[in-house]
Amino acid sequence: MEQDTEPKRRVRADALRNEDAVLEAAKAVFAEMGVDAPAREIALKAGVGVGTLYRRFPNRADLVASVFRREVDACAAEAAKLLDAYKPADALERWLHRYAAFLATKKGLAAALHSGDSAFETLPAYFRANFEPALASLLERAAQAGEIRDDLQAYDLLRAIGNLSTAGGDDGAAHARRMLDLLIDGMRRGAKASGSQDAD
Amino acid sequence: MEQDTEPKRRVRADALRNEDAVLEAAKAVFAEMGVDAPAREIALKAGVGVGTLYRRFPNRADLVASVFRREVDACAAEAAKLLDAYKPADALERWLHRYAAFLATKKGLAAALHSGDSAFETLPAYFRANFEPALASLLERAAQAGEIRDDLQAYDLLRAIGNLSTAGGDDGAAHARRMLDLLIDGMRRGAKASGSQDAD
DNA sequence: TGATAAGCGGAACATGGTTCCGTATATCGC
DNA sequence: GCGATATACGGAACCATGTTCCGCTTATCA
Repeated sequence: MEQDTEPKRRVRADALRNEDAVLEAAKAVFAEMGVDAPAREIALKAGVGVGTLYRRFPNRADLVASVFRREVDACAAEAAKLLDAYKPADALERWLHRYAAFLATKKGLAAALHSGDSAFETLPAYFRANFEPALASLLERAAQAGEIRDDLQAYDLLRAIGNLSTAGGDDGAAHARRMLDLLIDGMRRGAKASGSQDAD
Repeated sequence: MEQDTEPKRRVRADALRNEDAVLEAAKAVFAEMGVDAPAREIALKAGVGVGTLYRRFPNRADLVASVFRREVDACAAEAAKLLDAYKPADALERWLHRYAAFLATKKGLAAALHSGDSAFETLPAYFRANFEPALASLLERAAQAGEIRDDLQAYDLLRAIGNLSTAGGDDGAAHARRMLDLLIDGMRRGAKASGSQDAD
């Protein structure tokens, strides 16, 4: 029904460049300082003025949500690429680490999600809608190849890794990585190909 | 083991008065504007300077936690008073409304709890440690008197009312009150004294 | 290649947390 | 009661950060 009012001029090239630069900078800054990072910091890193930032993202929540969606897209898209480049179980392992890395950059987002800001409401659904099929395809291929057990649910795994990643502590990152490796080993041990040796 | 270093002078009377005034003002302002209310607002309402506020509560979280504990104490303490003044089921009903009123003043606190600030970590335990025994005593007395059913768990009720109270919407307060009344009626209908008529 | 709309940068403003310090006063020994 | 003095007070000032505004710059188009 709706028709774009045909614009006389196309969007300026620098505007496009800047939008991208802002998103990239925001991604980096959020990862480093959490989603409460100051807007000036992001503008500085992006090499633009704060005015430019605010013109495109009228408030913080818009920016946060955009960055989040962009990262979800990138991470989910990688599943297909990995499947092309590696044997299924290796692709799966690499992707899970990639996913864990994604989660590691989400400092403070969990709290923001509960802030009630309407810009965040659709994010959990977006998260699941993208990651669940991505992981499911990896699991399916690896299970078909007999490289991992075949009774794993994508959503369960996504949640489990999310939980592992939130366990803070001194060296949370290293801890989470060890636990993830354990999980992956467990997936492989249960594979049909390697028999049913499930002692200890 | 530790011994207070015996102070030469006692705490000044005005300091005591001001601490109380700040807590009272903070309670009112938090209820009205949420826990993110500006410190100046609180100082103004308390009739003190911000300096006074900050001397006693070095940061916001300290103040929020103190107000919260004070309100929990007051609400929990009321259970005993109500039991003295009313017949058990009425005391219970009044207290549940009192508890709902307490919850209604907690705008934004839920989010703050998840903020990771260490000053908040002990609050949930404090909440439960005070409210569960208070409500349990009310339930027990009313059940003994045969005025309500006897299969109610204090913690379940606390949670249920908490959930009812969070349901937002246009007139969240009125809605929550209606639901609470329904709940209370349900408790009474199940009483031994009134038979076992659990139709519709 | 000039006209012009689109876009830009960053100063300026608004808000709110926190600190600092000169002033006021409650307490205590006399 | 009466100073002396530690204690506490008030609020201006400072800093960080979100947000707006507008004069200047520049990509686009004819």
